Amino acid sequence: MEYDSCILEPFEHLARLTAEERSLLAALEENPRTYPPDTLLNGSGRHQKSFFTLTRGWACALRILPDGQRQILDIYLPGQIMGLREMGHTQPPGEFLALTEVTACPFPGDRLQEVFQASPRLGQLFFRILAGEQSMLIERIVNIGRRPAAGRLAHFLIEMHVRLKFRKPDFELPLSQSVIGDALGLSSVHISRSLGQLREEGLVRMEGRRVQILDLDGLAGLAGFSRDDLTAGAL
Amino acid sequence: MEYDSCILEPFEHLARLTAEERSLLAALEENPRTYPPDTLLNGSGRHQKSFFTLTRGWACALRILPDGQRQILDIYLPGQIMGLREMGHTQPPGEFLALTEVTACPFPGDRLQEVFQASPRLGQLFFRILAGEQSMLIERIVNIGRRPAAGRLAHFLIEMHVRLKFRKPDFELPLSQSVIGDALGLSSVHISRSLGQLREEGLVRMEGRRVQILDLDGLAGLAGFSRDDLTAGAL
DNA sequence: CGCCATCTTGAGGTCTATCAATTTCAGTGG
DNA sequence: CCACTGAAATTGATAGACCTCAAGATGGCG
Repeated sequence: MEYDSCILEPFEHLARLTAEERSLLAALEENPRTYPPDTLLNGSGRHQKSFFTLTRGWACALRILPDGQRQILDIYLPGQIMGLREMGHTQPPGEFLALTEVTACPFPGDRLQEVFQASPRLGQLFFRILAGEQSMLIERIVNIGRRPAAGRLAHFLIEMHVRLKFRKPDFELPLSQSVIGDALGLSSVHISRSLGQLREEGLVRMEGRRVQILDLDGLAGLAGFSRDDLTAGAL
Repeated sequence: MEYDSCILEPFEHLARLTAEERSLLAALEENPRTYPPDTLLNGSGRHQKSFFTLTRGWACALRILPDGQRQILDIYLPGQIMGLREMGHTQPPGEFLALTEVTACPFPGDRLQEVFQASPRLGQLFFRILAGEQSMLIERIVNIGRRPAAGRLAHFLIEMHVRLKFRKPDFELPLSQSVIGDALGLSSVHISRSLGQLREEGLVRMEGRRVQILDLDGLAGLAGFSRDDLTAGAL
């Protein structure tokens, strides 16, 4: 269980950091806590708005509608900061749910302000990271708004594949079909059917929670973009 | 036709600006151009990535899928900056479409970098503005993912009403039903039917492109949030 | 007055949700 | 080692939401 500074990774990916910048960022993950799967993360009890850096496991932001439906807004992987978009907003804090066992480090919003003060350049990097997240949200809107179920799934699988850095054609996807459905605006039953369809067409293979991509181009075609778009759009 | 510094407004709304900060921002809208309705805005011909400040009229960001479908990603009102999320990204620039006749000021991405350098505090404000936009995108994902057509429309009308600052219960909405459909992931035909439904239920009245909200609470109920959520979530 | 885009309305078909029954599978205790 | 359990996944049947196609109605504008 290494709690190595995951948070640095996305920043290092954008620019070379000074020692001071690193320690500023590292300070954000000095309070690791472990949460079991299916837990709502709220900042150490008090109702004050709280942010989290995620250092291990999968989590998501979600919204629950009055009629009980869920919409998952965002899926977080280690290294991401949860709550960035609430900076300087008085709105009710978003809800975060641990999808697996998770290690996350809560910190108060003021801390971010301090970082911004101390290092304007880090502020710029935060801006770019937020902009990157926004691009992902845009993709998700296109996906949910204009693609049929199979296409949505194809797009979702590819997005996950890309976000996991193309490691290998197969990867662990610790998400129930119900969670995937709530992320894509579909019912869990229909996820099952659509996955079956992708399997029949020989595009993916799934055993348990492992996904194996057999035909990336086929998936991309279903999702409605070319292989070029893939390499361009990293996290 | 006053091209008054619309861009300052959202910033002034967040913090008191110094004279220097104002002139930095104002420099972003020193190159006004007029575009007729239905024009694609691309930065003065060259393929270089370009941003725009919008000073008059309505515009949107959109994506066109390989099969010809459109998804409108964002609707811009005067004072907004178009393209913020592309900062520091190498992706293909987004497409912007003038929905009415429009006055917009293109400027190169480097200019933003300069602003960030010159005033870290402005950088923070940009960050908060981007965070606010992200909140709107989140709402849109919930809307498209989990609400039936009538609810989506209700939500959309309320969002517009709020963004137009609650001026009056009626306002100008210079959008064709086809545009609304492409923003909500619905067909234009279904927009027509759903609007008819809202009318029959006495929630709104529409003549031409004027919208009159007759029952805000009723609309909010359909959209699935309470009146409280309304006052909280401003632009 | 006539033209064109936009909106409306109808009919039929497709996609997805819902409900419910069954199967799978990992975890648990006998 | 095997039966028991509960969550998750699969499968079938039906209903509902939305789309598409196509034919009128409406309304601004030349």
